[in-house]
Amino acid sequence: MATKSTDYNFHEIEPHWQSFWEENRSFRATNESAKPKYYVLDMFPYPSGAGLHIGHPEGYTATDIIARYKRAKGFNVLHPIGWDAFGLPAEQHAVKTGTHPATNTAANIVNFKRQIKALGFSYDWERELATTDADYFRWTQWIFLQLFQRGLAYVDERPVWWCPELRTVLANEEIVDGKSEVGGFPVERRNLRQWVLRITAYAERLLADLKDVDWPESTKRMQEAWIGRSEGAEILFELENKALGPLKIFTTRPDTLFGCSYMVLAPEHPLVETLTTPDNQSAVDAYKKKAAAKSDLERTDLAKDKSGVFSGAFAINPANGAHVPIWIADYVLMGYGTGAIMAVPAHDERDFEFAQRYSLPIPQVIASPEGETKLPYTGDGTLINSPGYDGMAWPDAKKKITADLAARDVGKPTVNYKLRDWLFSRQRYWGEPFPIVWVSEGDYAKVKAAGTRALPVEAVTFASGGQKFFALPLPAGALPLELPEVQSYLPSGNGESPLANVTAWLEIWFNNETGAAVPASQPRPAGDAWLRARRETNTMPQWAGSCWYYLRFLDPQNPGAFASPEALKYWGVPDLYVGGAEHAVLHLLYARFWHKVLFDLGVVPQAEPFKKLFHQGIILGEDGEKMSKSRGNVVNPDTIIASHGTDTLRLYLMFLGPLEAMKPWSMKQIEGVHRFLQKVWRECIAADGGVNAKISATAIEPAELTKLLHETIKKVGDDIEALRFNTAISQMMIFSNALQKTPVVSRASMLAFVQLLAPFAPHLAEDLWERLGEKPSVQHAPWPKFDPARLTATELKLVFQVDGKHRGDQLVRVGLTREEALALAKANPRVAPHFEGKAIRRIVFVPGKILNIVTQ
RNA sequence: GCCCGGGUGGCGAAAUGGUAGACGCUGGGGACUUAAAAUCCCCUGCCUGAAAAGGCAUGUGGGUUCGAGCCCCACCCCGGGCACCA
Repeated sequence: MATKSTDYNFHEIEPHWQSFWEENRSFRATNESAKPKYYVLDMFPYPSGAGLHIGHPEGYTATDIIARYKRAKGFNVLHPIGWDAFGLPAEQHAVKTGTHPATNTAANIVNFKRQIKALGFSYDWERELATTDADYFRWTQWIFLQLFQRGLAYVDERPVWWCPELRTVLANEEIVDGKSEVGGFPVERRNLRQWVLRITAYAERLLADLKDVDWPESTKRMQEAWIGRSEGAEILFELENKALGPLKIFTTRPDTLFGCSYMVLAPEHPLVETLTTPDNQSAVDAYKKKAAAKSDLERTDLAKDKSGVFSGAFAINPANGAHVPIWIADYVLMGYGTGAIMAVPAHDERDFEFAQRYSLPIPQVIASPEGETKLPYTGDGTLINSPGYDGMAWPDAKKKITADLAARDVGKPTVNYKLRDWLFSRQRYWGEPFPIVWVSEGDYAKVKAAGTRALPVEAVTFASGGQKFFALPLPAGALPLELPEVQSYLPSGNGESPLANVTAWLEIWFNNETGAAVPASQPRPAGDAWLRARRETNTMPQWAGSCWYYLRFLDPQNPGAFASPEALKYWGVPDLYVGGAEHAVLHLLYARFWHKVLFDLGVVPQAEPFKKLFHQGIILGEDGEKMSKSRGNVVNPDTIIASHGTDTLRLYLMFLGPLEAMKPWSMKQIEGVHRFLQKVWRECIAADGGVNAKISATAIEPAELTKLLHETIKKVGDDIEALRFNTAISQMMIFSNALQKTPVVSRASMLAFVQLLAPFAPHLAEDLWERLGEKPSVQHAPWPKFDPARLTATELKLVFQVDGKHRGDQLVRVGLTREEALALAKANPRVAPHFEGKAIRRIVFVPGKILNIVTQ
C-alpha cells in the first residue's frame, strides 16, 4: 500500500517503503538462479564511534543505483554489506574504559546499521557479516594456515616501528612523516619478533596482472610504483682482504661498471663490522650509532645532506682490477638489493653528491650524443673509458657486461623490487589470534615424523633465551581460535600483546590431533598427542579481515568452507568494486595477494579479485575545505535525511558532479534537487492525493514528449552504465521540465519515467508507482526500452560558419545536400553578408551539423 | 625532484574535433496572492551598442586543423601519490 499523504511527505514515504522492503525481503540474492549474475560491492566500513560520514553514502548510493538498475535489467544482483570491525579505536576505547572492545564494536555497528538503513540501500541484509564474528574469522585464520603451510608466512626478529604512546607496533604504512598515522605520536625503532607474509614471492604476478583489470590508471600506476620492479645485475667485488669473501652489490647500470670509483655499504650491512680497519673502527662505530638513532623522517630530511665514513677497506673492480675504497653511508638502505652498491658518481646524482662532499674521483664512462656532458649525466649515451665496450650504446653494454660477468661467475642478471614482505602481526588484543602454538624442537620433529599434519617445507622457528621454538599450526577443525578474556587491554609494554598476560590460555598442553588445550598448570592429559606448547600472542592486522570478505558474501553462513565451490563459481568476483582512493595500494594489493594464493590453491577460479574498480571522490565542506570536526564543516547524513529526506540526499550526492571528482557540499544546491522531486510528485499526483488529471492511459501526448522520453531512457541507461549519475539526473530534470509544460501525458510514459527515477530516488518512485495503479514493487518491472526509431528527428539544426565562425543557424530537413545547404546560406540574411563578394576557397559540409564556408 | 589528476560564468558543473556554458544554484524582473510562502513565466559569461548586431572569452604562450575546452609542444597554478630503492 502506498502512503496516503497528499503532498510529497518523505517523512512518511521513506520509512514506509523501507519496512516494505524489509518485510518482503526485496533484495535477497539467491544462489540458485537462472538469471545472469551481477555482483556489486562497496568497501565495507569500519564502524567508528563517530557514525556515518557523508563520504559513505556517496559511494554507497552509486553502487545502490547500479544494483537497482541491474535488477531491473534482469540480473540476479548480489549487493552485500558488512563491517570491518577489528580496529585500533575500539581497543583504545577498551583500554580507557575497561569495557570489552566487542561491546563497543557491537554498539557502533548498531548505530551504523541504523544510519545505513535510513538511506534505503538495497543491501541483502541476510548476508551481513563482521570480521570480528568467530564464524567469519575462523576462515581468516584458515586462510592464514594455507599461507603458513605454503611457506608464505614466517617469523623474523626485525626492527619495527614502536609507538610508545599507543604501546604498539605500527607498520611502515601506518606512519606518516615519522609519526603514527593514528594520533600523530612519535615512533621509534625496536627489534621485535614478527610474523611476516612473503608477498614478495608474488611481486611479479601482482605487477603483471594489473594489465588484466579495469581500474583507474592512477591506481595501477601507484601499485606499479609500490611494487617497484627494476632490472639490473648482482655483481661480486673481491675484497683486498680475500678472507672476507666477495662483496655482493646490486646495480641497474652494470654498463657503468668502469665508472665505479668507490663502494658504499649500508650502516647495518653485516660486512661493516669485519671489513672496517682498526684505524677507522671508532669513526665507523660512531657513525653506525648515529644512523641507527635517526628516524625515517630524519633520514628523509637529511637526504640533501649526505654523510658517510670511510671503512679503511678496499674492493677490487671485477672489470678492470681497480682498487676502490669502501665507505659506510646511510644513503644506502639495507632493506633494498644487497644493502651495498658500487658508486658511479659521474652517472648517478646521489653518488655524485657524495663524491663531491668527500672529494672522491668522478670518472666519466658514458658520453652523451651531443658530446659535451655536464656531470652527473644520467641520460642516453655511449660508453667511453671502458676498454672492450667503448662506443656501445649503454643498453647494449648493460646486456654485454652482465653476460661477460656471468660467464666469469662474478655476476648475474637480477630483478629487484621495492615491495617488501608484509609485516603481518600486531601486539594488540583486538585482532584475529594466530592459530599457531610454539613447541620444542623435539616435539616438532615427532609431529613431522608422524606425517599427519600439513607443515611448511621449512619449519618456522624463532630463538629465545637460548632455546629454539617451532611453529605448529592448529588443526583446521580446531578453528576458530577465539580471543580469551583479559584483565586489562593494556599492552604488556614489553612489546607483547595483552594476551601474553593470560597464562592459562597461553601456557598449555596442546593436543596436536584435535587442537584441544588444557592449561599447563594442570596435569598433562593422557595420550601421545599432548604436547607442551605456548600460544602465539600476536594478533593479525586489520587488513586481514578485509582481504577476503568479498568471498564470504557469496556464501556467508557456510559452516564447512569459506564459501562453497558452487557459490564461488556462480558469483565469481565482484563485477564492480567502489571505494576510496586511499586504499589504492595497501588493501587492494593485500587482497590481490591473498586471492592469488587462493587461486593457486585451486579454491577460487580467477586470478584477480576485482575486475572493475572505481574510486568515489572526496566531498569537501561548504567552505571548500576538507570536512573535519575542528573546522565545524562536517555534514551529518542524519540531519539531511531529517530535513530533506534520503531520496533528496541520494540524488543530491549524485548530482554534485562526477562521482570520481573532489567536490564541495552545498546546502543551496540540495534545495534545487529537492524541488525537482517535488515537481515530479506534482506531475504525478494532484493536490487531493489522486492521480494528476493530465495523465491518462488513452492520452495522445505531444510527439516531442515521446521523443524526449526515449532520449531520456537512452541517456539515463547509458549514464548509469558509465557511472555518470550527474548527467543522468540532468536529463531527468529536462524531462520533468517538459512534463510540466505538456497538457497531457500517457500513463505509460509517466510510468517509464518513474522507473528511470527509481534507482536514484527509490522511495518516491515506489510510492508513485503504486499510486499510478501498478503493483509494488517498481524494482520488479523490467527496465524501459527505448525505440531507436523514435530518436531520429525529421528536422535538424544546421549551423552556418564563415571562416570557422558561427554566423547563423537554421532548421533543415534530414538528408539535405551540400548544394541545398549552400543555397540556404546564400539566402540567409544573417550569413550571406559575411561571404558575399569574397572568393570561396573551400566548403566544409558535415550533414546535419555544420556548413563552413572558407574564404581565405 | 618524479608519477598521476585537474584549471570552463557570481557558484556546482555540461559539451563523439563541429552553436562553449546543457542541468542546477544564485541574482534581477514579472504573474498569481489582501500579503507572504510555494508555484509559474522572462532575463542572467564579459565588453561596445538604444537596438539590430559586433567583438572578446574554457590557466598562459605557441602549434596542427576549414574548425580546438577537447589533439601536439612549452610553461604557470591547484589537488593527490611517491620520494636517497642504486
